Amino acid sequence: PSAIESALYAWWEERGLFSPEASDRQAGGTPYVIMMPPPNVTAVLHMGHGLNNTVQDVLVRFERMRGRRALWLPGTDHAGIATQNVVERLLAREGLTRFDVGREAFVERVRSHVHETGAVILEQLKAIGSSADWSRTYFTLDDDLSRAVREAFVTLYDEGLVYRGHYIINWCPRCLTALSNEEAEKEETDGKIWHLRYPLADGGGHVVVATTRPETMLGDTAVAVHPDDDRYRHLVGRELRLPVVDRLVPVVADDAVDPAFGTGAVKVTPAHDPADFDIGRRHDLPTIDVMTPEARISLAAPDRFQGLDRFDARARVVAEFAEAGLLERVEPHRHAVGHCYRCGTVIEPRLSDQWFVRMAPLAAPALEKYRDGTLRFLPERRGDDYVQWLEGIRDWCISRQLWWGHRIPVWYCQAEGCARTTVSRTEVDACPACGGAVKQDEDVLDTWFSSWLVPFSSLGWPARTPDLATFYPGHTLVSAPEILFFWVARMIMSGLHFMGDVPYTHIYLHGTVRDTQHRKMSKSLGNGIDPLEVVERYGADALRYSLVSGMSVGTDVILDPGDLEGSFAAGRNFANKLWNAGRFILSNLDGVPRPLAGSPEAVRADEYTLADRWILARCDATVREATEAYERFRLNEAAGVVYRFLWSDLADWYIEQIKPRLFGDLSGGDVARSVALQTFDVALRLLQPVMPFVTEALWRRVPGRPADASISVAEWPRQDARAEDPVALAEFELVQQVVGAIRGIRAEYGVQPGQTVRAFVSRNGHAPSAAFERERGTIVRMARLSEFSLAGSSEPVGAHAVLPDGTAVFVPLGDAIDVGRECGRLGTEADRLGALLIAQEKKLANEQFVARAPADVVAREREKLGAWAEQREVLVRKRDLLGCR
RNA sequence: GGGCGAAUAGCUCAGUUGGUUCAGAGCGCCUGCCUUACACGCAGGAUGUCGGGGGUUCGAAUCCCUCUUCGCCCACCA
Repeated sequence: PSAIESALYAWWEERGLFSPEASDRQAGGTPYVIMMPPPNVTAVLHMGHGLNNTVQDVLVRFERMRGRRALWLPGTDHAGIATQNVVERLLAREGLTRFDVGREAFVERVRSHVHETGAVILEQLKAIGSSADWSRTYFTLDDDLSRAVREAFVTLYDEGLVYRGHYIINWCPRCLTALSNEEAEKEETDGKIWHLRYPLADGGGHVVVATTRPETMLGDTAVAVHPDDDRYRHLVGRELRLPVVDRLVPVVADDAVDPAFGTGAVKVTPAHDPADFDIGRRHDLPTIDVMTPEARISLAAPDRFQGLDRFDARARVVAEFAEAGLLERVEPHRHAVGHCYRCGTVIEPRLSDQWFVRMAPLAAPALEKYRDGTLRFLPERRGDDYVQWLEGIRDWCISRQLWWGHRIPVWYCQAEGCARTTVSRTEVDACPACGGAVKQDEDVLDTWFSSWLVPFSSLGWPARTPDLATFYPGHTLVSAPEILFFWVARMIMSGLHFMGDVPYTHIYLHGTVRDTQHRKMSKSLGNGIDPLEVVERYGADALRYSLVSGMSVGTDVILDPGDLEGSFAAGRNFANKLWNAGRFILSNLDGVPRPLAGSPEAVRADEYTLADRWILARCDATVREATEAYERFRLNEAAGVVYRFLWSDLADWYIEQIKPRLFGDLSGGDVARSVALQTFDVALRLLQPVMPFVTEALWRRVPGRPADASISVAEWPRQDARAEDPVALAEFELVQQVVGAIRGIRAEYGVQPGQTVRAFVSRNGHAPSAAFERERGTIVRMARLSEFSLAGSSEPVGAHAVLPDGTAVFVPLGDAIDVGRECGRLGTEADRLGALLIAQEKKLANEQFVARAPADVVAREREKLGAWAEQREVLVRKRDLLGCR
C-alpha cells in the first residue's frame, strides 16, 4: 500500500476530483453536502478522527459515484480554551504566564503556533484517504467567518436574544474563564455531607444545616427553610450567629427548600450557588463573594482564611466547627460534581457578569423539525437525547475570559456620566452618543459560537454567495455523540434562525473507539492506536475496511491496542486478496476483452456456461444489496456483502472454475475473461467508497481505460434485471454442494491432495440435475476426481453423502475405507435426519400450526419433510449395501 | 434521581417487520496442504442453556414482563 497510496492521493488532488463539479453527472441535481466536524487546530490524528472521517468519506465517495455534486467541506476550529492552554503550557516552560507577555503578544504567539501546527491534521486526514474539497478549507478565525460571528451576535442582540447578565455561572479556576453548562461535565463523585450547627443569635439552641461544600459558609447570608415546615416555622425571621465568621444571618422561608432532604434547613450562599442565588434575590439577601478567580479564599473572609485554597479552607472550616462542638456529624454522600471539560478541574459556581444567548426561542423550531420528521437520527434513539436536551435547555453563557477567540463586538463608553454600550458589526472608535473614548469588551466568545454557524458561514454567509445558494442546506452530519449538544443541535438552531432551514436532515452519530476493556482510547490512558501507524504498516484501505466492518449504526468500535495486526487483519487480508485477484484477472486478459452487451462482437447468451450465468447473477444481487446498504448507512453490511461476493464467489469459485478455460484447451476463454473482468470491475466500484486506493490502482490497470479516468468518479454499478437468474443460482449451488461433499469425504478419510478419487451421483426415481453434466469439468477439477459418473455405482464399499435435494454421492475408496467407521458416520447422519423427521411430522400433525401458519410456510415445511425423508432413505440404503448392522 | 441502550462461539460482532438446514461471519484454535493470483493463502474441522427466570404464540435469538451485569445521556435536593 505505501508504494501506491500517496501517489494516488496526489493524483486525485491534482485532478481536482474532490470538487463537487468533478462528479456532477446529473446536471444541477440535488448536491450532496457533508460538513466535516472541524478538528482543533492543534490536534493530531487519533482513531476517533479516523473513524469519523472514514464514515464521512465512504458516504461522500458513494454519492460522488452516483453522479451527485458531492461536497465534503473541511475546516479547522480555533478551539479557544484548548489552543490557549497548549500555548500557555509552552510559555510555562519558559517560566512565563500569558499575563507576563500581554494580550497582544500572546495572541500573536498563539497565531504563529497555530500557523505552524494548524495544517498537520489536515495532512493526516489525507493519509487515510479523505476526499474533502480542500480548496474550500476554512478556519473559524478567518476574516470571513469572523464577520459571520459578528453578524450573528449583533443580530441576536438586536432581537433581544443576546443579553448581558449578572448570574452564577460555571467557572474553571484553572482556565480562569466562565464555561457553558455543556462544558461543565458532571461526574458522579463520592463526597461527604457535613451537618453543621448554626446557633441562634439569642441563644436557646441551634439550627442544623447540611452541606457538601462547608467552605462556602464563609459567604452565607441566610438559612432557608420551607414555609410549611412545622419544625422551623417558629424560627423564621429570627437570626442565627454564623460560627467562624461571627456574622448574624436571618432565617427565611422559601418554597425552593425540600423539607425531606437533609435537615430541611439550607444554608444560603447567594454568591456561590445558583439555587442560593435565586433565594437570595427573592429575599433581598446580600451576596458575599468569598473566592478569588483562582478559587482561593478572598479578602471578604476572616484573615486566617484569606489565600487558602478552597479545599484547604474546607478542612479548616470543618475543623473549627468540630473544635467548637458545632459539627453534628459527617456522612458519605455520592453526588454529581462538575468538572472543566478541557482540564478536568472541579468547577466552581461563581457570580459574575457574562453574555448569554436566550435559547428557548431558538429551541422551539429545532424541536419542531424533529417532531415533524424533517430531522432523522441514526441510530434513532439519539433523537431522544436531542429532545431531552432541547426541552430542558437553559440560556447559553457565551463569554469567555480568554484571549484566543473572537472578541465580543461590544464597546463601552469611558466618558464620565455616559453609560452607553455599543454593539456593532464594525469597529467602534468613539462613543456614538457622546463622542467619548470607548473600550471594547475584554472577553471573547465561546468557540462553539463560531462553530454553530459553519454550515453557512463556511459558504460565505452573511454574503449571498453562489456556494451558499448551492450547498445550503446540506444532507448528512456525521459526528461523535459527544458533540451532539455542543455542536450538532446548536447548528440546527442557528441554521433555522439565520437561514430559515435546517443545515442537514440526516444526523449519523457513530460510536466511540474503545479498547478491549471498553475504555475509551485516550492519550492519558496510553491505550490509543495511531491511525498513521496502521496506514504505514497495512495501508489506509486496511484501516478503513477494518473500522467500517467492525461497526454497525451507532455502535462502538472495539480495537485491541496490544494486537495491532489482529485488529486490522480483516482489512489487510482483504486488500491483499483484492490485489491478487486483480493481478490474476488482469494478467490473463490478452488485450481488451469482448464486451458483454451493446456491440456486434458482444458475448451471445448461448456462449455462457452455467458458472458464467451464476457469477453474473450473484454480481447483480451484490449490486442491489450493497447499494441498499450504503443508502441505509449500513456501511458494515455494504462492505460485508462485497467481501463475500469477491472472496467466496469470485475468487473461491469463479476464478477457479475458469482456469482451465484460460490456460487449457477448453473453449470459452474469451467469455470467461469478459465475465471475470466485468464482475470484478463491478466489485471494485462497489468497494471504492471503503477502499479507494487499491480499487483505484486496479481499476486503472484495466486495458482500454483512458489515462485520466478515475474510479472515484466512475459510474456506480447499476442493477440489471436481466441478470436475475434464479435457475443458475440454484443449479450452481448444487455443483458447489457436490464438490463440498466430496472434499469432505476426502478430508475425513485422509486422502492425499495429490491423489484423485472416483465419484458417483444418483437420485432415487429422478435423473441427477443437469447441472452436474454442465459443470462436469468444474466438479472433476475442484474435487480432484479421476472419474465422475451420473449413473450411480453398484460398488458397495465406499463413503457416502447426500445433498439437500436428495442426490446421493458415492466415493468408492477401496481398501482405504474403514467400513465400521463409514457405517457409524452414516448411522449418525441418518439418526440426525430421523430426529428432524419426527419433529417435523409432529409439527405438521399440529392442527394449530396447519390452521394458523401462513399457507406458504406450511407448504415449505411439507417440502422439507419430503426432502429429509428422501435423504434419510438414501443413507439407510447405503448402510444396507455396506452391510452395516 | 430521571431517560435510553446492550448482553449471541475464546475475542470483536452480524442476525433488517417472529417462520427456509437459523444459530452465523471475521479473528483465534485444531488437521492436512508452498495445488503456477494470493501461506495476508487453500481445503476440512471443533466450539454456543442466543445473560437468568417467567409470559405471549402453532412457532421466539427476534415480541412482553422481571431479575442480574455493563454502558451512555440528562439532573441547582443543599
